[in-house]
Amino acid sequence: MIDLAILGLLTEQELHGYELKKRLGELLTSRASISFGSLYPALNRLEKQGCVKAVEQRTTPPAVAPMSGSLAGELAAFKARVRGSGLVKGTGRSRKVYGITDLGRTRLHELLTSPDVTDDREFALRVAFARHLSPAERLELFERRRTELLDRRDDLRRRRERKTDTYLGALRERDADHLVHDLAWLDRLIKAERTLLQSQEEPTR
Amino acid sequence: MIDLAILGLLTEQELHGYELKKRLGELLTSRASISFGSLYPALNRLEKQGCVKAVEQRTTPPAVAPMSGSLAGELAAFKARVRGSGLVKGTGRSRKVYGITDLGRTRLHELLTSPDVTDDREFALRVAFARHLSPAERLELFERRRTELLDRRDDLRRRRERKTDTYLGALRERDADHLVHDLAWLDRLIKAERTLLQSQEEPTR
DNA sequence: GTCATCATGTAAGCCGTTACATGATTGC
DNA sequence: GCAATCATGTAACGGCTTACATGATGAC
Repeated sequence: MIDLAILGLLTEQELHGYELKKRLGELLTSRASISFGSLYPALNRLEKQGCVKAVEQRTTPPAVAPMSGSLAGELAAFKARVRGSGLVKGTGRSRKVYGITDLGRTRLHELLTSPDVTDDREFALRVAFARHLSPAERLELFERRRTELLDRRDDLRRRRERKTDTYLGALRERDADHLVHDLAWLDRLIKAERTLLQSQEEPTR
Repeated sequence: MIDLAILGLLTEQELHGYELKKRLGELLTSRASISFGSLYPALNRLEKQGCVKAVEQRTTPPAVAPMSGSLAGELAAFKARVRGSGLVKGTGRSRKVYGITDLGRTRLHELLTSPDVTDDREFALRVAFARHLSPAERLELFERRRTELLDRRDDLRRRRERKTDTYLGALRERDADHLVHDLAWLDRLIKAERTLLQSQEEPTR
């Protein structure tokens, strides 16, 4: 979970832990950000594994720098850049900027394509980083999810056949509704991916 | 979480651990049942707290006994009943049937009405056991949830204003859709509860 | 000079899981 | 007699949280 999120974000841009946490908060739904207490150990672990590495802080702005929201943040980042590498290598205590390695990219790809049954949150993360997959891989991801949702729908139907309490019934109704909409949403994604695949194949004829 | 589920189920009927686990599996969405490794310790803890107590196994069938699904299960239960209390108090190792206590009922009520922010799964459990609440308490539960969902919707809108990647965008679209439907569902529940409250008040005029 | 924010980390604990151990009963 | 199911538990571990500790920098 956390590895997927970290590697996904670092693929796009080098970041230090604190900033990473902010991005994580934006990425995940509604202030469900992860805590420092799990982020920093995870970063150290990933560094030991060789999936990420601490990079030199450049004096040049970090590539794209898409003016990421808060002005204050941008300003702080600029100033940090100015004081820059001297401090980092000097007194030691400052920000530690991480970048992804080739091994990390391989690992990310594994995490995105692993056929293991995943929970809803992990599926959401996979979709969030789906641009790092090929159309065919995305299609597989979506279709596996589709199968899973169909199973759940059948399961739910079986439950609803047995009579239940009013409120439990209302809950099941809501679940069924979510499932229907999720399936429709998935079907749209699948369709889009199929046309994308075809348009890729056609030019080679 | 687990306490809420256990106490909720035991309010309706005395059960032993193994059966409790099966019921839990039926209650929660799609085979997300909890494991024995957390169920049994939880039962022991609740017993120590005085929220549940091991009851004598009666030779009479346990009240309603709604022919709970599997024939095999029903048969086994019958036979267990026949050999009955002798074994339970004798060699010790057999089934341990738990019932809820007054303290347990109080605790359940606390768990159902506590104003602490709860996650989606706990909200679902609260709804599942909502029949143990008064109409006014249910209304409060639903309206607190409604506020929470409105917050999430605003949050989501703010996120969607900033341009995002296609797949992240699709994800947000899905989230927004779920929120809209959840809110409509909640509004139906709230409306139903309001009319129920009124119909309760009117006869006293 | 002190407060807020940025920044990194450790320690303790919670809540759950899987894997393991044990044993009774029943169907074949 | 042996496998399957019913039934209860313990031990180890996983992943995440909160609380705590530390320290730099910038704003006022």
